[in-house]
Amino acid sequence: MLKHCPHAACAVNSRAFCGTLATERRPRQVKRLYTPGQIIVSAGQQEDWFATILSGVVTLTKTMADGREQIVGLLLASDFLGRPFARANSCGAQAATTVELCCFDRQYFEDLMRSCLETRHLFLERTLTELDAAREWMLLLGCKTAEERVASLVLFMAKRMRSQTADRSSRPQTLHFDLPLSRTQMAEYLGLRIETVCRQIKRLRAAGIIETNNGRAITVHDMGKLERMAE
Amino acid sequence: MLKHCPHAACAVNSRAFCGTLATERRPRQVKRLYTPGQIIVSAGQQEDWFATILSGVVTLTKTMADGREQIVGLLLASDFLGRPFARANSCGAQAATTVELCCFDRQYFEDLMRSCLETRHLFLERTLTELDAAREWMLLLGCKTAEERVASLVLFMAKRMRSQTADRSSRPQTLHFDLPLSRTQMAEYLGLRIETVCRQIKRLRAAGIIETNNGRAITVHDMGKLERMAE
DNA sequence: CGAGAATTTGAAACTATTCAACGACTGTGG
DNA sequence: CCACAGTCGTTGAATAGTTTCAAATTCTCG
Repeated sequence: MLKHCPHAACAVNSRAFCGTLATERRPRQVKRLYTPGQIIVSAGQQEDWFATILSGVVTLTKTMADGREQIVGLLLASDFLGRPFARANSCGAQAATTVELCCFDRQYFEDLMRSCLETRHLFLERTLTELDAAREWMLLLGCKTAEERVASLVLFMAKRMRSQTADRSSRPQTLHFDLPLSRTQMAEYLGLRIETVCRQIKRLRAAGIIETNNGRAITVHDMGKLERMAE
Repeated sequence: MLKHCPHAACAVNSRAFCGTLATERRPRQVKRLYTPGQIIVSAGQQEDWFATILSGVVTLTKTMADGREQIVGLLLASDFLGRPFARANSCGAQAATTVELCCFDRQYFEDLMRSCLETRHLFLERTLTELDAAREWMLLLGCKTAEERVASLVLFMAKRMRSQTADRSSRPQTLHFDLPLSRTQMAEYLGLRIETVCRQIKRLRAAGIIETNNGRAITVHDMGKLERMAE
């Protein structure tokens, strides 16, 4: 089924574009490493490459003229970074954690999109998924209270972590992991101020739903309650 | 160029999918008419058809369990309505004005997407455009003040109307048109309450930027100032 | 003209922000 | 090893902006 399109399978998992592609069909493919906080691409620029996230978390950010910032998307392992068929990126990308990228040539990928049905369909599916995610977040930003927003974000991350890490040793209701975002970044994602995020985390802790240690480590004790708080 | 894909040109304009398609290649294509407020599709359902908007404005809405609503997108003439390759719609669609739809068979369109490069590419481009729009709105919902939000929406609509109507007789700085959304819908789109929208419109009127008559008619006197207020 | 809906306005209440300060953790240099 | 600076996270108090509640006004349409 995939014989015409080796991109469709990948070293990260079956959802990614790069990976198993034979080297002779993958000109200028390179791995890149970014440290937390490092800018990967700036808004308004056009890069000559796209990438698959191999590991780490990337934030997509929009910035207003006076400096206000909004994180409009999170890219995790196996996600696609870049904007094919456009003059410029509509938002900037920054490494939230240590990030490992598998980069490939823009022209090559755009040609592949034209010639390979699977690649094209995979990319379309993903774009539709991202659109759904963006709209879901619009609901959060437009309707939810601070408490619901923070609960939603913690829940979102808990679910992502549960599906990625192998930490299923303990009870399924209890989950321990490191938040990939700083308080500032959480605030920028949730449309809140950092102090508000802190206070709501404190409330979740007081309610016995989570446990934190003034840092990024977090333990979720009651996914059910968390889900209810997130609405 | 388009000989394999008559969908790529359209009666509405060159951006739409339906229209010039010969009838024998367009099984079960029908026009449908909706009145303001009418539900077109409900969230969670799957329809057996897609459509192109021929005229009018459609709102895409997400609803929370307790009834809070957020408009997550606006569909205008020549826009595409539907979600190919998915089990269910992720949001509901409702007619904001009188809406005229050109509906075509789901299976047929999905097959066309597989077989016709132009259709597929057109659809991908549009999905990417919608994603950009959704993220732009996330910036509004997450960062902007009530004043900036209302200014942004009026500006957005003024630009859309300018490109669609033939009202270029008067000075380019002055623009008169009907808002396609009620105050309630504007509030749902902006993540505000209806009273807040009213008060901000009042302020725009007091600042001499717009003129309104307690209804949907609006005159924009100073696009420049409006743009500055929207940031 | 009159009924009902949509819009506008006012005042009080509340949520989240702002401003300010403190505590915890990290890495550097003495 | 400890003192120090710097960053990040937490907490408190006052403030501002938006919401909520209530009511008046305007518009629409039969």
